[in-house]
Amino acid sequence: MTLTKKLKTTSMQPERLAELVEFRYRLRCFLNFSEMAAEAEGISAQQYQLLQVVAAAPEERGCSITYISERMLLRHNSAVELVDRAGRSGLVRRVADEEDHRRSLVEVTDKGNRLLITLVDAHLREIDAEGPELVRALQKVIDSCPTTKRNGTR
Amino acid sequence: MTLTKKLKTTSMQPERLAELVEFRYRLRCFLNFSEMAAEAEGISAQQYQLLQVVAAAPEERGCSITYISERMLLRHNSAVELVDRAGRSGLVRRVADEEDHRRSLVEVTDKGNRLLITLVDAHLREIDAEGPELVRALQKVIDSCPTTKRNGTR
DNA sequence: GCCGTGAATGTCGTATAGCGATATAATCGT
DNA sequence: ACGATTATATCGCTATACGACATTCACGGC
Repeated sequence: MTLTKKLKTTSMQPERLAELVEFRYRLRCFLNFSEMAAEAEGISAQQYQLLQVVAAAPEERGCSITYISERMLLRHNSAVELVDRAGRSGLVRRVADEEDHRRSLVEVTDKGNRLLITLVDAHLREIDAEGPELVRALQKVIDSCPTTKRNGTR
Repeated sequence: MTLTKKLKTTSMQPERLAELVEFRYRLRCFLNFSEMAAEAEGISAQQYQLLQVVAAAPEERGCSITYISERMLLRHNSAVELVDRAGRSGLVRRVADEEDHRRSLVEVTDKGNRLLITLVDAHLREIDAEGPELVRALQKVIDSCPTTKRNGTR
């Protein structure tokens, strides 16, 4: 047995690792599906996410670049560029915010809305099919975590 | 009410969308944590995934490039490049497969193993903390999918 | 009402990672 | 022995995120 394997078996619980790997694999499969589904409609996965975020943004405040960057965990300039690209593809459009001239609000176009509907539908079907396995894999990881908290709440 | 909004409310169920968005946001947070945790140890998220996959590979067959590309859903050449970079960072090493001279097997180095242990631990703690919310968000999407299958299994 | 501070967006150059196309080497079946 | 297939590697390209910087605007103290 090599030194590496000895370290592996002594310092790390192989089952925890296996559970994590399984979870990440399922996650990857889902993200891969999302990527493929989006590209089948001619857009990137990020653009699909953008459509989701903009369409689901709170009605009253409107959807600003900053809001997008927060919800997508991007730097604001990356959000700007994402909106630029999505705008060039006709998925969204910028409109000036009348109340705050620093902000530019983002709206989903009809084309973007059509694509969004199609993709949301495809994702719902995928999650319906593969979601339970993903839940199971994640739950397995959670269950084997010996938290002090869980003793009290159960 | 604009045409866009009318389309939105008629063709798409806003609640489904909100559930999907919530799920993706939680997912994003987890992936972001993973990214940050890995980079705090000086490696990329993909390199951490690589360490996981290699360490969890079946003992007998060894860990080939093809195996890595399958488990990480990458093209084989991307796997080659990932292993190259990880090798340059001293996380893994290539060893020749004695039985099949086309294959080159990948092993985790001691350094890689140490980082892996640290990161697995960090991820377990994160999943322990945030996992339940992720499960809840995903379950919500699943539950609102009207599958024919679910009627029978419940 | 003016001005300084900070917020919101935009621009530009850079770095990275994945991919397609292509190349090379080794195995396998017949 | 050799054609087909498998496994890995190389190269050029592209897309996208980021840091650093720039610009425009809002707001509060005076």
